[in-house]
Amino acid sequence: MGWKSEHKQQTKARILSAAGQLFTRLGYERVSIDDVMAAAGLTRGAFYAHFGSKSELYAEAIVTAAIRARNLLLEPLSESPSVDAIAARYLSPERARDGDARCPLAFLATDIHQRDDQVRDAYTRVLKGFARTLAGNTTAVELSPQTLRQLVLLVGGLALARAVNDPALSQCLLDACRQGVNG
Amino acid sequence: MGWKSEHKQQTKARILSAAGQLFTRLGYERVSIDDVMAAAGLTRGAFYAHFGSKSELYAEAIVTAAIRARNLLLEPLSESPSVDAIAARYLSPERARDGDARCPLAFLATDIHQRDDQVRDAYTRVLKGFARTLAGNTTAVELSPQTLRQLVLLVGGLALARAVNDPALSQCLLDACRQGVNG
DNA sequence: GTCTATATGCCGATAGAC
DNA sequence: GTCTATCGGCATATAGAC
Repeated sequence: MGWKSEHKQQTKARILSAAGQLFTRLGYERVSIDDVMAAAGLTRGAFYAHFGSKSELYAEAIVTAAIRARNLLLEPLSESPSVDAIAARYLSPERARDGDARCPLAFLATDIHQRDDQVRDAYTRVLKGFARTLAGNTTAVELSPQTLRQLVLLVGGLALARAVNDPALSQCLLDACRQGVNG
Repeated sequence: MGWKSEHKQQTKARILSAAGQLFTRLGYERVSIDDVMAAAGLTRGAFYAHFGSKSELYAEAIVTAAIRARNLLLEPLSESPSVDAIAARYLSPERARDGDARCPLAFLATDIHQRDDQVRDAYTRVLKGFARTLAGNTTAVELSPQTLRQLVLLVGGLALARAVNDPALSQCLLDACRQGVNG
């Protein structure tokens, strides 16, 4: 079973990529399995050959979207980027509007509590990973209060800047949070 | 039209109260008009005598829930409470779990971007009101960066603490944000 | 204004042909 | 593995009796 299973993995990856972007942009309920499969160039019937349920897809898609967002975020930065450098990119105005590199941590934050443990576990793991990136990938097990505050200023700040219907306030929120991470 | 219209207003208030609590706890999509009307002791058919659509109900319910949460939050505090005092109550562990006084600003933050302008306007207005409370109800028109950071630490911190599936991390987030507001 | 009944549409999941 | 077709359920919104 050489190519066959490899081709299946590629198909699954295509579904996950489409799902990651759709879910991050629109949330769980506004995206149907039809939407995801159509975006992946397939039809609904093929879905259950790869995933057991929509919720299972969601959990995996969050991880996929987070990896993608993380790569796009850190790509132009140094190998051990400062929190300032991360914040400057993470809190840029394009991200609050519907930029290309949407962060599922910020855009799905309040959606997670409504889902099952599988989804919540995935989100929690990804959030911890981002916190460790902010902490400079130290080997320390504990996350410092300062790192957690920076995490909240980034993720929470981006989420609120996106929610708000007032561009000026949105910009002020991003600026204030960026400044707070630096200080 | 003395009592009649007054009785209608009371009925509408009962619907809004039920909707505010249900929406804040479960989000827009997981609450049906049936659920709201049943919680208000009515049936579905009566709904459209009071509201034009589910979205219109949502916008008004956010304001209702915010007023209720605000009253419960500030009730035992002094007339001009410090941000520290507000934060200590706002970021208490019961709120991150499903306490009684749920804050729609935190619990619905990422839900808002998917709705129409009516809803987003309501959310934005309520968020600005909370920011002004943090600023001590000054007459200043502008919100300072520090106030906005405190706002993000409170609302964003509570949202993330609720999302996460790890009680220890949840507690650390609340503590770190409370400490950050004070400092 | 409130009720019951219904029109209409969408979604998740399954069955069976190829 | 992927397709088409369909089951069963639930949602918003409307119509008409009282």
